[in-house]
Amino acid sequence: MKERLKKGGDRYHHGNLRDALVRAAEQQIARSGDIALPLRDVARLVGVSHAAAYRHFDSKQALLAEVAARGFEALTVALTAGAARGRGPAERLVEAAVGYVSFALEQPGAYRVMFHATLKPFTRFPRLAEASLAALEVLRALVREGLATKAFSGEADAAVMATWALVHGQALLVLDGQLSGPFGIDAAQGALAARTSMKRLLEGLRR
Amino acid sequence: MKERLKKGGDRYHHGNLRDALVRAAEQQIARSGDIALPLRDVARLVGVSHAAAYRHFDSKQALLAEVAARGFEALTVALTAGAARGRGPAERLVEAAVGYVSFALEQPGAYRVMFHATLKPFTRFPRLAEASLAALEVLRALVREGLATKAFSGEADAAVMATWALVHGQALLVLDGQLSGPFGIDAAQGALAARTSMKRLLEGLRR
DNA sequence: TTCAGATGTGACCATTGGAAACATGCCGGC
DNA sequence: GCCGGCATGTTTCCAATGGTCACATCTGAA
Repeated sequence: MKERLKKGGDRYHHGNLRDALVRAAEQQIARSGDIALPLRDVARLVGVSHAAAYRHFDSKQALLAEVAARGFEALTVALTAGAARGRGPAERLVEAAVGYVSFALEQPGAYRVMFHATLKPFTRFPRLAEASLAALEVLRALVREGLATKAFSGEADAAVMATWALVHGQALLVLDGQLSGPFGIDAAQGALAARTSMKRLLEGLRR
Repeated sequence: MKERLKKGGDRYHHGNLRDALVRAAEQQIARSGDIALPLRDVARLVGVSHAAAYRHFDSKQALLAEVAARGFEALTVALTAGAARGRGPAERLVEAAVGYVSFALEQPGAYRVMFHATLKPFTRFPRLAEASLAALEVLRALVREGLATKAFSGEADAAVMATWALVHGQALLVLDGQLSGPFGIDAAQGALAARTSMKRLLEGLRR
């Protein structure tokens, strides 16, 4: 007998606290633009005492690791969906790049946590490590596809790195507002700018 | 009568506390890889009570802003020095990119602070804003030079953004150890990888 | 020499992450 | 049906942190 939350409203047991905490944390970070969120605020948002969180996570870091892991899983989906929009290896890579940056701008809280240094070494969070590699693998596959069909040339690893660096950098510069002053690029135009940049890089990868 | 620190060793007045705090903070962040350094630790490193820091900085953020501002100034120097190593506009831009990533890897503490979201809006730290724009201006000038001499083509802003995104992303991925597992790239090879990536992007910018 | 301003100290405060002891409610075995 | 164990949540507590304040110490200029 689950799912009878409608009635009481204030129940002693939340029912789905782990999930609720992860989502609240993500939203808080998206708002503040900073990892340093008080765990107590997250708990309060969910309507629970801060100590309750420790029934579901060993530490605040573990909660953040969960946010990050889900983020990488969503990123994998976004990359795949993006690639599916493109026709031909080159266009598929470009659209995946656009999907990447769009994801970062749509879920900034998750994206910041995903690449936050304090969550390394990944070894402490196996699910996070796995999710991270899975996302990277999508990019790798797209590059391999391009190389196999002679759409690009050169070394695979180098192409993957260049692509990843470009989209990662573009996403973070937009997220941090670094491009809003000098270039007038905010979150709305970020993905568009990424397409332009990625097309240029792709020209270089072709030969 | 300054500069007589040799004698007493433990003096009530430090003599150059502001500067010492900035440098200690940078080193601590470089070690931990995280902005969240206890101000007390920094003060202890310098041999001073934590409250003393507030004689020189309004807040911990203001101290970090100073670290960041100095970082951007050093980055400007690194970019200029890098560009000077290149012959011709294209090579100059590549070498500036290498200089950029090298700087980030050599001064990781400063680099992390420089792009940390909590220091925005820049408006609160005018010196930081100015230093940041000065560094960007070096990149802009290099791109303009390339366009003027027909070494590259296309729109200037787009080329600057793509370049900046590439080096920023490459620097952060290496710093965060994201490339060490999948690609075996650590700080030592980071700049080399940046050269490879930048050359590829440049091929795309040429046409 | 003196004293006013600059610089450093120790005591204090509210907030934070985390641990511990206690409270509550859900579920399966009788 | 009921009852006891286990998961989940609360209250209370602690040490560390950023920050403030009153007080101590030093420095240099009048």
